Amino acid sequence: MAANRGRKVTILDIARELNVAPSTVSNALSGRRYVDEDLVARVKAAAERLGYRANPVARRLRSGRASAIGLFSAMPFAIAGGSSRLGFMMEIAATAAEESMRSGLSLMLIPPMEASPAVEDLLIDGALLIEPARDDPFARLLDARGLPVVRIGRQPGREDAPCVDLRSGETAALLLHHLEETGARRIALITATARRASHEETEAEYARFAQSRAMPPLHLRLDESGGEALGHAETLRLLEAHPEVDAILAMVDVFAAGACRAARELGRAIPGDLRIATRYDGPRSLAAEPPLTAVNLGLPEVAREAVKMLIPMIEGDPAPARVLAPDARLTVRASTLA
Amino acid sequence: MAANRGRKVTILDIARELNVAPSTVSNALSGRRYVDEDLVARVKAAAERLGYRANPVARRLRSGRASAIGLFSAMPFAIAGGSSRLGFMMEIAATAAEESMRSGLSLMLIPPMEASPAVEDLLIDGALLIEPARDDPFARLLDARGLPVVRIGRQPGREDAPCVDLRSGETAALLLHHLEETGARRIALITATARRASHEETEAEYARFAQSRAMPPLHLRLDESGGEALGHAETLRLLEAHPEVDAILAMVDVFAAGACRAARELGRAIPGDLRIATRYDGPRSLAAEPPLTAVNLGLPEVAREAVKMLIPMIEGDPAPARVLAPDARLTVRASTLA
DNA sequence: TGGGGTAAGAAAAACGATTTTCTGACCCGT
DNA sequence: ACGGGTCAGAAAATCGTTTTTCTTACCCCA
Repeated sequence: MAANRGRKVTILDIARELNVAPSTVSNALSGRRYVDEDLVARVKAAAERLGYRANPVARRLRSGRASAIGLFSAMPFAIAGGSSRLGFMMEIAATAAEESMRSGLSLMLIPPMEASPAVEDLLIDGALLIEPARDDPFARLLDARGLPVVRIGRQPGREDAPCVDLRSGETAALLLHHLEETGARRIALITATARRASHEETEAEYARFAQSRAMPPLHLRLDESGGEALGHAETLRLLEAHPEVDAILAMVDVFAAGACRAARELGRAIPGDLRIATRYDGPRSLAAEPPLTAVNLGLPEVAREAVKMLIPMIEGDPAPARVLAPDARLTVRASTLA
Repeated sequence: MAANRGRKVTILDIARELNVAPSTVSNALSGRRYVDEDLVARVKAAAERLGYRANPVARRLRSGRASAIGLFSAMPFAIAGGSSRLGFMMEIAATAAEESMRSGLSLMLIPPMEASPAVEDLLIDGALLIEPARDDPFARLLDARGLPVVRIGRQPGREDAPCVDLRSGETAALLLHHLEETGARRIALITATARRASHEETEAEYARFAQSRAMPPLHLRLDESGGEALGHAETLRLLEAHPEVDAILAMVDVFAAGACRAARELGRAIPGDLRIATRYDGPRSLAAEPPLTAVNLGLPEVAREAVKMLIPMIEGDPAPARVLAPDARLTVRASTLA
């Protein structure tokens, strides 16, 4: 009904229509204060008749709350976007959206883009930040805005900040031991140049592992945005320079996929001559040829914990804490399985 | 700086501090009107000093724009959630988020939940609705609110509404012909009880196909929320009652996965005795045993088109239209590949 | 009968910006 | 020197609710 010509119908229109005060209309509709039930009925009828729709922006003006949180991926575009789209961020997004909605918050997806959005103007009360690097720009912007942030994965240099610790050192140990158990003696490591906790911790764990076995370390750091092509090219060089390498642990799934391709081209049998494993067990590791041994990081649970941690922070409770991700579980696939 | 005790710093605080009008502060900060550059500098300095952060809610009050759109999945919880999390919705979400951000809009993820959120109070200017069923509740709520909506996949009964047509009839034809070419003579169809265009169109196409080949149709409709378990159970019954079936087209990936399991248990060789194919080529079809032949629906492109269609509608241009999804491409895998 | 209490609604004050309108100063040309 | 035009800033209106603070009427009991 109500061909409200142009202008939107507001609470004032209803008030005028019924000759009552706007506040009464508000109370009648929200039920926050007692209003004569007869009047309530008339207000509701008028609202219906005029086609009234509450303006959610105006409604939030007083509380100052956006009732939304942002999910930021700190990864460079080529990783989080492109073919790894369905990965990390989206797995977290699905659960985080669900969990936050349970508390009446919506989840905004802030994908990593060349031109990042105006963080200043985002309608959010808090943020989840995925695997921030030491100098992460989103982290800086969010902190500058004074927004509560829960990091998914520690941020190097911000050990104080609330986060869900992904325990990447332990994940790395899990993978290294598995490779060793399947017969690997010379394991090469590929991490990324970006200084994320997962890479730093893995590198440290690898160094420890190599030292204790007197295994000469062989470590490559690649730019994440290079994607599979870079992983492929660098693995070719690596295997030519070091034919003795019999296993590769590539922390980024696209690097691992590239490594597989390189190995095949060089005629190295997987897993016979060369074992390959990666960290995140996403679509990418499943689709690789052969499918990759990887780690189930329990991301849904991680996402849920992160949201649970963020909510009190939004309410104002200064609850800076740290939660540990659940135990990572290995998913063994053809890339290491004899 | 500025241990602003309690209260938030507003534009008024800056105005008082400098003895200027609030409007001048606003103009100085936004640059919308010329302000003496010396004064601009002083305003900015004061803003910095006091720790001023513009309130994004207040800012949007005048325009009435939330600058966000919602992505709604109409599927029941057990499908879109659970193990198919990384599926359809998330693949669309990734691209839609990117594309909308390009136009200054954020994307809100509205996951399908038992208790759907208060659509009324969502801070969005428009919505993308994934595969709505004939009587979809989200569709009704969104329409009631008068929000512009672009459907991803036609909505039965709402042929007039703007949408990206997923052309499920053609997808079905693609799959049926493929099954036939690989030797299938008795193809059974499993769709869902929910009345989505994809199911209705597939059923129609299947009927046509069966008729033209004089193949007795064998068609099951299962409740989507039954998940893999239901697909498994019903396939067991189907194969026992109709041992002559040599191919199954299951429209929902979890049903297909369940069908695979059932076939294996009955000792039917895939694809030797029984071919199985599904529609959406997501993680689920890749992870099935054996990996499933499926269709690449070009979802990123679909998502991009949907957002492009929604934006003018939000601006007020009444541009109800229909766009066709790109040609679907078959991805043949072990489940049908001899 | 008068005073305290309650109840339902009106009125006004937020909420924090943006946008429109107003004002006084200054400049210019005739 | 006077009318008209800029200009930069002040003042006020606006966005649409919610919340707080009045009113006024009425009830009840001492």
